[in-house]
Amino acid sequence: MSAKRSTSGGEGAKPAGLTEAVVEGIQNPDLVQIRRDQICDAALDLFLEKGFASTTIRDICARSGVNQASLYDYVANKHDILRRLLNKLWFRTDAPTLPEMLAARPGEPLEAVLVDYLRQLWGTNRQGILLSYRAVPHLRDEDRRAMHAREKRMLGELATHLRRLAGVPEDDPHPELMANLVIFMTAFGPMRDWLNKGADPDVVLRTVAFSIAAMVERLAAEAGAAEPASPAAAARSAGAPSGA
Amino acid sequence: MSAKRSTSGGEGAKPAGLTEAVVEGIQNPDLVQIRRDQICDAALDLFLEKGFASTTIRDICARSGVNQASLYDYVANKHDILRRLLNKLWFRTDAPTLPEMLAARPGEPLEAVLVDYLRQLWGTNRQGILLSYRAVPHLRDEDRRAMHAREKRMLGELATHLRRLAGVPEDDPHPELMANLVIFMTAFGPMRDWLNKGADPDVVLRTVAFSIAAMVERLAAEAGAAEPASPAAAARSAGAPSGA
DNA sequence: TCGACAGGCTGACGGTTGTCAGGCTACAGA
DNA sequence: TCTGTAGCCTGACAACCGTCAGCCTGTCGA
Repeated sequence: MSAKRSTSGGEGAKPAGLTEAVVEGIQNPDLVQIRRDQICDAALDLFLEKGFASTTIRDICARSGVNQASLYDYVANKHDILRRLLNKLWFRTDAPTLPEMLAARPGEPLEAVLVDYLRQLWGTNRQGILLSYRAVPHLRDEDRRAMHAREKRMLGELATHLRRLAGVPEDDPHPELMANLVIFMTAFGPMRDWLNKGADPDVVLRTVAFSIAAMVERLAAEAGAAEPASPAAAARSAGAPSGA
Repeated sequence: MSAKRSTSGGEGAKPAGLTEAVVEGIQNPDLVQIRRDQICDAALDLFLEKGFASTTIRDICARSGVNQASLYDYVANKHDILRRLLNKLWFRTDAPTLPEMLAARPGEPLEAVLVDYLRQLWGTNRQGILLSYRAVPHLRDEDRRAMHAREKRMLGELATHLRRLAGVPEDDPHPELMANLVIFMTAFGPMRDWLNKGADPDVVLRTVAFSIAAMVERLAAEAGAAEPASPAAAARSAGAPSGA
């Protein structure tokens, strides 16, 4: 063929993920899938090990066994690899988000749902969590906006659930804040596991679920105790001595 | 002088921090200090903006106003800049750690101490927190070990406090786990503040203190309620349906 | 046996990186 | 005015980066 390898920034595949470049040149779709997986698997390990910027195409080729020139038959460039990884790991559609899981199991205790959610998340997607936190600074603006949009949407949904669970009024800002904190805490396991070495992973996960439930329960308790109830008020009445 | 610029990996200055390279060549110690601060200030902004690996010496020179060749009169290399930054921001001795603050204010409610701790930490050292989380993958093994050692020590001290506050027995592993979680949560403000845009920083901080206090209180409550009390037991009795 | 062709590979490109040798400037003391 | 010298800067280096044109190899139908 005349133009063996042609790359364009055309339409991506995923509905809500990052736009993957279209790379033409190899005909066999199965082969393309196999090689892309090879490349992405190797790249993921390396990105987490050395960071995105310090990982070179040569590193990825060495680990994946794909030739340096051939690599460009399967992915457009280094950023494209990162985008595909995030689409696979962070925009995954095969696992429910926390708000989705809460919506699907109404009435069940928060803690039980959390335990199942964390078991699924930490069991199958540790690397995705780490990547999503570490790779953001290296994304192109457009991609970063897409990730932030998804995060904001999920946060809003979770806040709605928490507001209902804690029974606080519509104008109380704490559910939003706490939703953010909860999502942050769901990254705890993968991000700090080197400090939990030797601990049973299931105990770690239950402790986080336990802690989140405790937070929400106390928010509910404060809301139930008449009007001046809020974390700020609680802190004040706890006797914080320092000035505002 | 014959050897105008000589660098050696000799003894560093800080007692417990990372070993800074000794760079000789400039005589005036005040000037050395001024230029080093210039360099480190510029580098910190850039490291947080673009990441360590993507920041070039030329970037740092452009922003700091220090000449590219002169820079090597004041710091040994790029890694040395990172080390000096971490010594200033993460191994700082001018501010108490959380366990130190708890030890200095015994009997005071956890939540009140947390509010003051977070106010000090998030008020003066946001960048230090971010840097310490993002820069670890780029550290030399020896430096990473030093950071991990400090983290482990602080974790142990905090776990002791939590164990006392919650009144759980010596062999219960939850205080260690929860100490790790608490330290993680003290990074929440700086790490997720783009999602709290518009929220009062003081409310954010109080909400985190409130949440941590709730966790510890519930741990205490479970411990007080006879023997089978533990987050794991609580989760089990909460009716988690999925298998172990 | 032979060509067509899909896919792999060699080797090289222009650009950027961290680093620094050695020349330059400005000023203090004689 | 001359000279020594502390600190600054020009210009360059070797190595490495992402990327790819164009050639090579192996396979398969005719």
